Amino acid sequence: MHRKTDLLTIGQLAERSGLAPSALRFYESLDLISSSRTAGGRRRYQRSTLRRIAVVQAAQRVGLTLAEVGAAFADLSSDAAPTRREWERLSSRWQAALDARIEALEKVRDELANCIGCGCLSLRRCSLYNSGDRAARRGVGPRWLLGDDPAVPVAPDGDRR
Amino acid sequence: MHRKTDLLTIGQLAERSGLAPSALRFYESLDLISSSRTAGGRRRYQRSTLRRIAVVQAAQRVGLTLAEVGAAFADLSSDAAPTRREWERLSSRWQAALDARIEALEKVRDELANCIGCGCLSLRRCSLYNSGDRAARRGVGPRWLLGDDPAVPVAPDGDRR
DNA sequence: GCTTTACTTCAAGCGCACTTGACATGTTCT
DNA sequence: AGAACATGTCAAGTGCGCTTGAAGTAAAGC
Repeated sequence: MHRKTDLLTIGQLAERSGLAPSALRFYESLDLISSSRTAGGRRRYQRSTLRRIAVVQAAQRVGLTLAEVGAAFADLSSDAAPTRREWERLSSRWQAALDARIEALEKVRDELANCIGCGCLSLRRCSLYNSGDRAARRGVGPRWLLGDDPAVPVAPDGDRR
Repeated sequence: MHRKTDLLTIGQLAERSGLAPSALRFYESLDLISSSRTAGGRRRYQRSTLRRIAVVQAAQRVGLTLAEVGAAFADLSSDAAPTRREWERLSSRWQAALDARIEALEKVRDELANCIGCGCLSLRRCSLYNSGDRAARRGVGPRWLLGDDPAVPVAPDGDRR
């Protein structure tokens, strides 16, 4: 056997994580993961990086951007995988976000359900319609400020520039 | 009184829909909405366009892309707002999508809950880790973001904006 | 030694949903 | 009539999460 070390090449990490090598390099450029290098400059990853990637993917499923994940990771002591305590902290925070998101979607679902039989064409009565009509958005700003959240009127001011 | 017609200018439609004029032009370029023009070339919208926009927004909250909304609209008879029957068809279809999405999120939530106390660091055992089931990964991106309103602090306070 | 194969960097591109800017023209108010 | 403002078009830019391509280098296999 030639298992020189426990370190993984980028190809191996790619295969085992399901991500493309380019994605892993990208993550590394965002400091979401880290690597050592061989004498020749090739990346070598610790096995714990797999776990780290799993955490990133969990966060993405929760709906976080990679930047947000990076911010969360910045608090972490280790540069590999979070300790149990850290992971508890992260995951419970993320769970709250997830709950909020689910709740928001459920609200949309209910509005939609309501709407199906509601004679929606009489505008005034329809909750979906009304929440849309008032959906004042922040005039400018990056996409990530745009919420899913239909019902919480964000800023009741019209458009401005 | 100067209510010449029932038609809305783009500014009025923008204000009432909460979308920027540029977004309305963009939607029009995608054939999601339509307008007539004045002699001088300015857009005039029917009031039903508001309803149409509400439908678009509902679809977006469900998680559809504008292209998908456009495809759904292509089946519609009217170019203004859908008839009741059409709306029933659309919305019930969308509701199924929404249900699926909620279910997926609930699964993540449960995994996360499971994970919080699970000694997650022993990889093999962790459902989150193992469900690297990256199946539903169609170029998703940040479309399914959190709400605007960070009632739930997702990222540690280094909040930018 | 020599050929593959896997990797390196850097820059640019993509898809989505828009926004921004430049510049021209219509519409309204006085 | 003239100022003020709303709107028109078109091209390019933005943010996110990557991918793709070009050009070069390292490591593995024979």
